[in-house]
Amino acid sequence: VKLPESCEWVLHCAAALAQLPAADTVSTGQLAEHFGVPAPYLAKQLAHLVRAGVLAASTGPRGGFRLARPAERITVLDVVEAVDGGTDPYQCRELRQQGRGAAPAAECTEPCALAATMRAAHDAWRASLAAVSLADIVGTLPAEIPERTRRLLARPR
Amino acid sequence: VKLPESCEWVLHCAAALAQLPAADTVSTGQLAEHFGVPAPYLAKQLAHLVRAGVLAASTGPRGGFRLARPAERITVLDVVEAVDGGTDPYQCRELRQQGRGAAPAAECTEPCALAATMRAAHDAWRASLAAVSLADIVGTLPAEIPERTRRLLARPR
DNA sequence: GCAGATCTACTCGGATAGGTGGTGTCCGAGTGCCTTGGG
DNA sequence: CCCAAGGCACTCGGACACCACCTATCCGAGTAGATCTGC
Repeated sequence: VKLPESCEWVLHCAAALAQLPAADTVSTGQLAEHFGVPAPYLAKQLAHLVRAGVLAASTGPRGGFRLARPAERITVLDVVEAVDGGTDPYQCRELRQQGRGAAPAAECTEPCALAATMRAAHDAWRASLAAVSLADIVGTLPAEIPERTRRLLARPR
Repeated sequence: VKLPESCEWVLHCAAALAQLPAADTVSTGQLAEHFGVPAPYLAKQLAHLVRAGVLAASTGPRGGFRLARPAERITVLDVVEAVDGGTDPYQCRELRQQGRGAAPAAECTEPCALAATMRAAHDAWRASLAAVSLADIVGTLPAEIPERTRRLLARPR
């Protein structure tokens, strides 16, 4: 079980966008400097979020990224699965039906008990993340943080 | 989020050992043939389980692996974390304190809200896996399965 | 027949190469803003 | 002074190398059991 490091980047980017007025757009370069991460790769990950429908992108001057929905309707799970792919980390390859000890198909009508257990755990993980929205995250921050974020990410001109 | 494929191997191996009399030992070669997986690499993973205290290994003829504790006291989480390392998949690198938008340390006395959310989800995942023991897994299998397992993994001689 | 030492064969454990996916970087296509010229 | 067309600078999106981790494999150290010999 291991999440890409870029997952943290996009989570913080999404949280930062949630602290701004909904219509504001921020470019990749601004976000990259704000967090001290390489800009081109960050752009790649943000593109994944756009494809997943979490962010919206605008081109041209004063273009950039903004949230595709109100922050209340974007969960942490949406962001994480957008960058990670959302596939179950445990892939059951029906090991019980392979090798010398292969069980006949007649005894495998029910899903593998191990796979079911792993699946249930993954569902619990997803439910835990789906219960927290970006608005909830912003709500827990002390008031100074969003204020500075708004000031630093305000577009020059 | 992605688990190694070998995780499934060791889970099935541990489940198979749980179906045998507690004192029986099974060698790597037998388990590898039983499941149709490469033997040397499987040995490496089983060694991880030994280091984690889940399995016990015996050398010499009629040596091999057996459960280190009764199956009721070994949870699926024990096996998964033994092979995976048990580190939190989300590593908070305090991104909020880096880059141009770095927050002063005085405002970072509380843990990052994102990290706390991810941590809570990971805890939910762990709790879900810790609630299922190997004995529970064996209990859900139809009676024919453990019977065949015992017959096929019985040691020649 | 029995005990002891030896010998063998089987076991695990760590050190060693190769492939796949995340990490980091670059350049091109597209678009909205600003400028500038004319009416 | 107002409007429209052109240029331009800035933006995202996809294609290209690099590195770490998982996968796969080998050989060596150690030990329990079986054997063989002597009493």
